[in-house]
Amino acid sequence: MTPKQFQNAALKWFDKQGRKDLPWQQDINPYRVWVSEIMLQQTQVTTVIPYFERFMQSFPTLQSLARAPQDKVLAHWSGLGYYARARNLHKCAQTIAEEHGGEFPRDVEALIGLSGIGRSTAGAIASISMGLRAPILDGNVKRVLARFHAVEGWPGQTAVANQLWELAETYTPDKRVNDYTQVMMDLGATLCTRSKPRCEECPLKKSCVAHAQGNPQDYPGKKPRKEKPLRSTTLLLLEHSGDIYLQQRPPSGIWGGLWCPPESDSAIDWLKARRWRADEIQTLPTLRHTFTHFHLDISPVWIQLGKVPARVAESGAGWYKLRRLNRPRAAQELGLPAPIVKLAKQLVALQAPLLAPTTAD
DNA sequence: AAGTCGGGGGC
DNA sequence: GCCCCAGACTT
Repeated sequence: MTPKQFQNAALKWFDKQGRKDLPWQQDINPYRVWVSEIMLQQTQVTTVIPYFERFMQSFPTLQSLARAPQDKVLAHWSGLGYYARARNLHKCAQTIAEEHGGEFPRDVEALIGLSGIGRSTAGAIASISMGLRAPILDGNVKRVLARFHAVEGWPGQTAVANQLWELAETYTPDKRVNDYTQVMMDLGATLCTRSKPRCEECPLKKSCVAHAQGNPQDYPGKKPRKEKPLRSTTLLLLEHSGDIYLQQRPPSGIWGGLWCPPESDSAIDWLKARRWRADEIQTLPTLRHTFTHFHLDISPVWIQLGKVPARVAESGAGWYKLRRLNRPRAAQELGLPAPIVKLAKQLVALQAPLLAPTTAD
């Protein structure tokens, strides 16, 4: 099958079966495509949709995003994960506003030079929103191409990735690159799925090597497994008359820039250092949260405070209504990590009888 | 080349 | 439970 035949078969299928109603496929422009591509990195479509809608409501243009405080941008990302994406997104918006006259550069290499935009995302922006001939190689395309040519090995290996990029480059057409890019992702997402691929419906099955072999599920090769180490931490849930104390985490690292209860090995020492007195200290059941590369056992300690001197907040910290954290949109308002939201829910349920009922809330 | 960065969906 | 997802960045 020549590249031309490959493209024609794929595009024909796109006209009949391709997805055309996703939110970022409406009112297409570089800004909307860019935001969607960043959100979609390592994140499934159904998860992204509500985030994308809210984000566009609040930041309808690149200029509005560039002018927004980082806190507000992070709050809109809360629950999506990989928060460096949000920080890079914000930084990128400011770079474009200040150094590119507010317009996306119409050039793949220049796009790659921007924060958070790599080779694949640059290709997606350039092809979908600008019509430039540029290949992409996301998880979907990797799977389709690896199966079509029975490319052995795990795409995390440089040699394998290079082969796949070469193929992606070969098949990318001069015309209708926007539809082509979209259809490659559609095929990977709807037919050429990781498990139970629907090969019979695929427009490429006649020349697909893995299909001929009868083992499409063996491609692409799997990532070599590694045991996840276990880490543990203690979170201090400091409560004072219905308020809980939260600190903003450092800008990089786990949950960078998000709000979280203080972390400390010793609640006693932490309180001593601030001369805060606890009325009651209670250890709560440990909960496990698993990240990509390690397990985290979180031991929450519930500390009811007596008098807090002037209720002073250090910089980058503050008191928040515990009940507020239990509201549906709390994470989006404050910028909280998902497990903290879960913890807060448990806490409110557990301590509800002890908290003074409020009339206004 | 390997490690760092989340959270959720599917099985 | 495990694996993966419209990956990029740092070490």
